[in-house]
Amino acid sequence: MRNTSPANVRVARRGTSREINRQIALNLIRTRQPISRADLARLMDTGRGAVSVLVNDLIAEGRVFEGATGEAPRGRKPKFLYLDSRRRCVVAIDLRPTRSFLMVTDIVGEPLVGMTSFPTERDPDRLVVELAGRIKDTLERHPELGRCDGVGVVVPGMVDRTGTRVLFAPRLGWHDVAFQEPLAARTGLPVVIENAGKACALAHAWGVQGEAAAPADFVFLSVSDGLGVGVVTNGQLLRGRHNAGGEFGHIPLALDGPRCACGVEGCWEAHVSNLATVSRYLGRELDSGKPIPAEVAALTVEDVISRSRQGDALAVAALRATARYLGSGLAAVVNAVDPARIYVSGEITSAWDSLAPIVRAALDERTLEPSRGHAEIVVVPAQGLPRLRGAAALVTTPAFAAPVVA
Amino acid sequence: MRNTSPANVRVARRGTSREINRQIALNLIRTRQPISRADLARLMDTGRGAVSVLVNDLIAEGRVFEGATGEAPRGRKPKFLYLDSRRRCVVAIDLRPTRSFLMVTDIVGEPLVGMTSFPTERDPDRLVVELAGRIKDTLERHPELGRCDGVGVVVPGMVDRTGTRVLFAPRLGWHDVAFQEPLAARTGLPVVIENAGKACALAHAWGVQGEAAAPADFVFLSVSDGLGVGVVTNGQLLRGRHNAGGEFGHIPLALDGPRCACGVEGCWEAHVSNLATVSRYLGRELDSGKPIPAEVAALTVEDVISRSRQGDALAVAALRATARYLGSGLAAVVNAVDPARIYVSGEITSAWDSLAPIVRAALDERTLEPSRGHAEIVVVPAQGLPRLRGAAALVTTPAFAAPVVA
DNA sequence: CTACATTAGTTCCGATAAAGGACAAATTAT
DNA sequence: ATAATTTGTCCTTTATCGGAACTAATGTAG
Repeated sequence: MRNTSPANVRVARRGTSREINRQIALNLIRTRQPISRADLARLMDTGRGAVSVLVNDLIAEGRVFEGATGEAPRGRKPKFLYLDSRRRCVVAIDLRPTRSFLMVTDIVGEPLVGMTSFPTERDPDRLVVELAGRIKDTLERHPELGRCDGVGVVVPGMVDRTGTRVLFAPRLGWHDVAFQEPLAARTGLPVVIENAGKACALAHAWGVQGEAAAPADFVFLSVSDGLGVGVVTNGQLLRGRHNAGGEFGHIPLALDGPRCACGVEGCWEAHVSNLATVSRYLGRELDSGKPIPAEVAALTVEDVISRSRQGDALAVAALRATARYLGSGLAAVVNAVDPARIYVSGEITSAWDSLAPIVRAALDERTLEPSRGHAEIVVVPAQGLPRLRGAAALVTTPAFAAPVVA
Repeated sequence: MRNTSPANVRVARRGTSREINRQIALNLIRTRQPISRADLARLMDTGRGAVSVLVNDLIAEGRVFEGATGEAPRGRKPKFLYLDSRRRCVVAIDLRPTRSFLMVTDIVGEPLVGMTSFPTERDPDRLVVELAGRIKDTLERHPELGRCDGVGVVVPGMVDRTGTRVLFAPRLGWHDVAFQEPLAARTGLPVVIENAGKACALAHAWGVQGEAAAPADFVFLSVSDGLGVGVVTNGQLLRGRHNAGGEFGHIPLALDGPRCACGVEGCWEAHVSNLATVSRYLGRELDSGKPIPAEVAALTVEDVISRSRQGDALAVAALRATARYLGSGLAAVVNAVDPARIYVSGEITSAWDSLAPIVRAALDERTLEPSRGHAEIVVVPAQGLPRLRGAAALVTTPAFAAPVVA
């Protein structure tokens, strides 16, 4: 149930119905392609005539094209419709504390140019110059990509509601940094930046072709250098007043726990990040105040996982502890937002077969009755490149959004 | 930004634009009454002709009526429009663990028949019989109230998404109790039940005349026998998969804290409820497993507050501790949903002048940077009867909801 | 091989609603 | 009294949905 916003009303104009139905048709083509006009009409529960007009409109705009003729058991064969993603692309960038990633995708997030990676330049000004250069290089080296619709950047930190400034990214050492405008100016392209967890949640909320559609209430967890969390409720991303909503990474798990990059102690992130797991394996306490010891930096979670597979008892214990903390923190998330599903991504998911029961047990221990045991946990494998797809989704989804009315 | 729901599309029909604009007009009349057609047209940024048609429609339906002629400095005087709340009423019921409250309001939640209260019958079957009797009595004794649009009931517990069953109400000892249907059958009226915190949040999201409109992201806190929490994000109530979302009352504050009615230890609710404050004042530990000691039951928070005013050091300390816990728990809420405003209601607000700084300090201590210090705390006085108004809102708001499209 | 059934897509007309201009009604200032 | 101003209604124009009729393409029964 939605209220009409008394301050900022959006009256339905003469063309509003058309606009609504055009976006519905476009989204049905996006999610069900290939599809015929007749099938669209059935899905939309309206006449074929009305749909034809909408589709021809979309074709004229270059958003959809008519492709192969389909097969039918009887009667005239349908002409299939496809989303027109030809000669258009999107640049996706995943900024991480030590290493960053760049990929070019089509408008539904499918990779067109394979991922490249490079060490992260932590000075914002120099980073903008480097990124602009890499984007320009990649696009020039692949003229077949066509027009670039924009650049999506995910960052490990909070971004303001207008999407122009990085408010706080402790792991990058950034503090109210203007990032969107400089990069847009240097590249001449539209640039969208967003917190990594929120971007991943957004991508899942919009559904990826072939995969099962995401429910209206879910949580996305990105366990890597930090802990990115994105929350979707009522089918919409939870942003809050300053776009800092859903930041469950910094809820307290233990008041006397390890020191977090954000400054306080005992945050969930400080218990479950890759760095936390590696530190725990090495028997060192994580303290973000000091630089990361070389010994810790040299080892990755993947190393810990492979050692645990080889029977290293310390590695097994470190991973199990992380799993238990993951579940305890998730309990707070489940009580707070009551999600139907929890997506988990990150390097640690490669050991999920052995960790899942531990996470589940810790989760169920502290969840309230109605949702206990009901939140399905789904692993998002790293091969799917969820963060880069999230970055691409930042650019591509606005064109598919439902018009704002009432 | 909203997605079109690929599974359950709502195509714009011929009458959809009209429906949208009719609800906009109705809501503007609700929030700005009295108002002329010409002013409506200006607010909606459309022609007076279009508005006239909508308004005449609403008048014909009996939703709006044309009242007094207004004053204007020059030109023809406008005919004022009002929401038609004549000869219609709503029954609002606030179920609490020990005592319950009943009131009759008009369709915007204004009291028509003063509040009555009675001890709470905890057996659901007998309670339904008693409530139905009281509702019937009240409506028969006041024939001037006219038609009753329905009964809204707020409960201290979780209600399922369909609004028919109380899933879990620890303080009532209820456990998956069918409540809506029996009461509807006995009264012959539409019945809506909802968690008290959610209902209060809903009422505020819809705005009360005269008061400042609520922001799109806010939290409502009802501190009484338990701790009711309602969360609104993007202007919509956070419900989650099982309508158990926003239940921050049971996030852990300390793993070894007092025992909560929900069964686990250290919940926020167990630190800040009225019972917790009274127990703390008496130096007893709260343990929900046992019945409430007579000594505790005899004393109310109001008593503790008045004793603190008289200089009772123990009372002051007990209240200050509650305030500090309130702030600590709020920090988790603020990090999770980043609200622009926090409404606080409950008996303890009568001592807010001295407690506010303590709450604020504890809150700011653990909130993340972008939202730190930015969440405004607003007290909702008990005289405003927020829970009963919430109950009334359950019945009245659906008629004002924006049509679902896309 | 032909007629018919079936399905896809197009075209056209009627109904409905917003957009906007013309106009009458009501009122105040000059 | 006259002009100016504002409200509210009416009517025409334009855009959209809804549905029927029509054309196109294809398979199947006789």
